[in-house]
Amino acid sequence: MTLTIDKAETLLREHGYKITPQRTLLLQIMAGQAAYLDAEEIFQLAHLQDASVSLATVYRTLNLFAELGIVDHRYVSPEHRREVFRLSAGPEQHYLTCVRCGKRVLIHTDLLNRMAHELVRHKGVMVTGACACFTGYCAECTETLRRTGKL
Amino acid sequence: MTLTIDKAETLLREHGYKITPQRTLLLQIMAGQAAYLDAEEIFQLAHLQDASVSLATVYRTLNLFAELGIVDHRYVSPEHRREVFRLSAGPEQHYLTCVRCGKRVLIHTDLLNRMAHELVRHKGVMVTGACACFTGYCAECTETLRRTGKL
DNA sequence: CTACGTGCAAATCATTTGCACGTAA
DNA sequence: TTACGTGCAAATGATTTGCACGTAG
Repeated sequence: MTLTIDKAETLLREHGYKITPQRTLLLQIMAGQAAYLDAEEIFQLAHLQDASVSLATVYRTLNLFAELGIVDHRYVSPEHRREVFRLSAGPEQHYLTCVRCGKRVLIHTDLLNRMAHELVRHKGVMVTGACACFTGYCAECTETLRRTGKL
Repeated sequence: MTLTIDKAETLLREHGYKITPQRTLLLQIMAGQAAYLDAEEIFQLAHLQDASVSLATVYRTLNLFAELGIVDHRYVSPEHRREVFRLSAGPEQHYLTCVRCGKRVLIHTDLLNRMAHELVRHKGVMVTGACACFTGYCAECTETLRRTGKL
């Protein structure tokens, strides 16, 4: 289950950070969103509530949250242009970007967790975070290609 | 097995691209390297052979090679700062970056392939490329933490 | 009160691009 | 010959940072 706002604010206090309106606002925004959002998207949402919030603060706050484990941060698209964030410990999400239609397909699976476990067993390492991005064809495009004999 | 220089040059010709000294040089450099290298590293190696090669050409050439399938390109570190390249179809390689000592551990495994196959079966999609980066503790740091009771 | 947080604008860093010149075919 | 490739320097785009002001505790 996902982190609560209270839990997150406690974490901030425990580490000697202040609770500011900006930090609370970002927590509220993240709590209302299951999906990964990039800094710009989060900035836009924040801007709706409080036009004075700056993009720099959004970046600083997200980085702080990531350090404290309040948010997960990853790259989900193959271009790896923008980093994305969400409250920690939601269900695993990966994306496949379709090279034919450009669609981004959400993939729910615990495959990456299983992969991490295998690494632990075989290599003696400890995996604390992982990120995977897939490129390929979405189900519809795969079907179309198959039907038209292009596959 | 890895692409040969001849095969790569044939691909270039087939697509109407010219064989230039710069393109040949980059192919030679990539052929002598099993590991993923970033554009800057490739540029440095190229510079040793021919001081006139520019970084812009390295980028343009690597992007062209990627388009033609001559090279694989991915991000291997969790910071996703720089893209890395190698000749296509070498054995799968992933990296785990140790958050304690900073070491980058090479991981040989076909787990990502298996993951891709499961996705194909369960979702009807087609996976043509994948990228995974792991964060965690390397074997030594895991051992140390375990010994000192910090884990 | 004062150390920490913020907004703003400028800096950074990987990568891309416009342009005039060079060269493979 | 001539369209394509290159080097150079400037542009881009995401993210970070220096600084002076503002505010949580």
